[in-house]
Amino acid sequence: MSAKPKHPAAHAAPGDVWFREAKKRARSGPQLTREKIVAAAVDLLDAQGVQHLTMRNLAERLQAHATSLYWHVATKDDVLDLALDAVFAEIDLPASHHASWREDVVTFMTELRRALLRHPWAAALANSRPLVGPHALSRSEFVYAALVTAGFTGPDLSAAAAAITTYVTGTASSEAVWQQHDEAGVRSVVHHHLQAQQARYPTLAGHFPLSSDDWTAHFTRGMNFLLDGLAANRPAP
Amino acid sequence: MSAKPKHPAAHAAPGDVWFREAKKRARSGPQLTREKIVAAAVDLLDAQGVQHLTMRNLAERLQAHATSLYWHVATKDDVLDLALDAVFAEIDLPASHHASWREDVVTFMTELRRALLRHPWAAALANSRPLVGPHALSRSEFVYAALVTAGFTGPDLSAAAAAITTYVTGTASSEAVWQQHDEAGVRSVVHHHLQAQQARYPTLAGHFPLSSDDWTAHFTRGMNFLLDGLAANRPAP
DNA sequence: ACCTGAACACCGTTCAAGT
DNA sequence: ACCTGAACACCGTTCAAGT
Repeated sequence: MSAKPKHPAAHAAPGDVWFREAKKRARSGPQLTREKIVAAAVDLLDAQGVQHLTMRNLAERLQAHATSLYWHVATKDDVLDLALDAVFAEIDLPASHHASWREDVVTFMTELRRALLRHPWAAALANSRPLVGPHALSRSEFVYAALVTAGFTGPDLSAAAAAITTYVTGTASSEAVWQQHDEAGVRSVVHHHLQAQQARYPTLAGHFPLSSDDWTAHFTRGMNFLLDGLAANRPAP
Repeated sequence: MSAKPKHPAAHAAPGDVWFREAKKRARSGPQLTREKIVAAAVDLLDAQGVQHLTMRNLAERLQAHATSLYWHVATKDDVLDLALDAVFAEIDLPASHHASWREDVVTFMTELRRALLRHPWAAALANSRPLVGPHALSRSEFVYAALVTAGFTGPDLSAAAAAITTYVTGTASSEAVWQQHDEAGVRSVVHHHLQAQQARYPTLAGHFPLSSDDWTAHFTRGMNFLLDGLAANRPAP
């Protein structure tokens, strides 16, 4: 790929090989780092999905051997945790807060959703492990701050924060899953099944959405239901 | 294990072997069925978790060979889909509806949560695939019916149903995950991290719940936030 | 300190062969 | 119709050995 010959010192004067090698080593550092591994993992997950993230595939992308990764991470699960936190790092939040707590929460939810959908593997992962990486925590900080200024404290505060995060990760996961599984095909199969079994599904047969082409509007509706509920339960100041 | 000898017909009179064998075959049918496989999968998942569900382990539980399972299911993913729908089958809902739509929805959410927590592997699975098995659909029918009597239609109806289901699967998944990962230990590590980095996490440091020993109360709070929001958005009759 | 190579104990799935 | 056996192309991880 690069123009680097296999034996770079083949025609060098005797003696200076050592000097050059030493400088190169010192300047370039290790060729594998945790950061490079995580970046490669995110790329691989984006391109091929979670089933193709194997230590061997990941190593190949980094022109290294699978076993070398274990110097930098303890397990494959570590890689997944780090990759997920890297997605949280992409969430772009304003440095200062709005006057309106609700606007802040909307910003958080919208940005979290956007980041998760950029990486369709991420939402399902977010639902299946504690979100306690540094970037996940710093985004949590933002929501907690907004909710505290809204007046929430104690168990109400954490229930509100959990409901907000869960709503976003859950809907993003659904959306990603449907989109990865031939949404139109599955919907039409389900639709026909429901029509054929109207006795079992009297309501669903009439109301199951045959196409959900506007996932964003769907997300926003549910978000507003939740936010209206939070607003109604906001303690008086 | 059983007292059955290896050669059951060894001392039988000549001729009657055939008769007995034929009757046995006809009476007992195939020793592997989809139902048996699914039941064994649920048992295995309950006992050992999702990482130990392999086709070989599953077959062993059924005293069969891994490759035999493929006569009854196409892939391991099929097994997971079937096992998850079996969990939905456990959800016990009243045959008729309450006068109050809200009470119906609470019943649904509570029962869904209970079923998911009985099988700690189930909630994460529910978040990562379309819930279109027959039992999942019949439980959906119940919520849709309650929401339709509440007055919801069209996009609001499906957004409300999705928010309800997502809230339950998401919170159940969190709960199961925390409980599987040494909750107290992780919480205390996170707590110390937050204390040490108060500058980065000014709000979280003061409000991160150090113990969440009442998950049910936590669930109920969030549920009421959502239901209050739905009530507020219910169209006038 | 960091990387490699060989090895262990597994995987899901296919397919020809048996009954 | 249903089950077995052998086989393929993989896995995550450990650990002694190299540099």
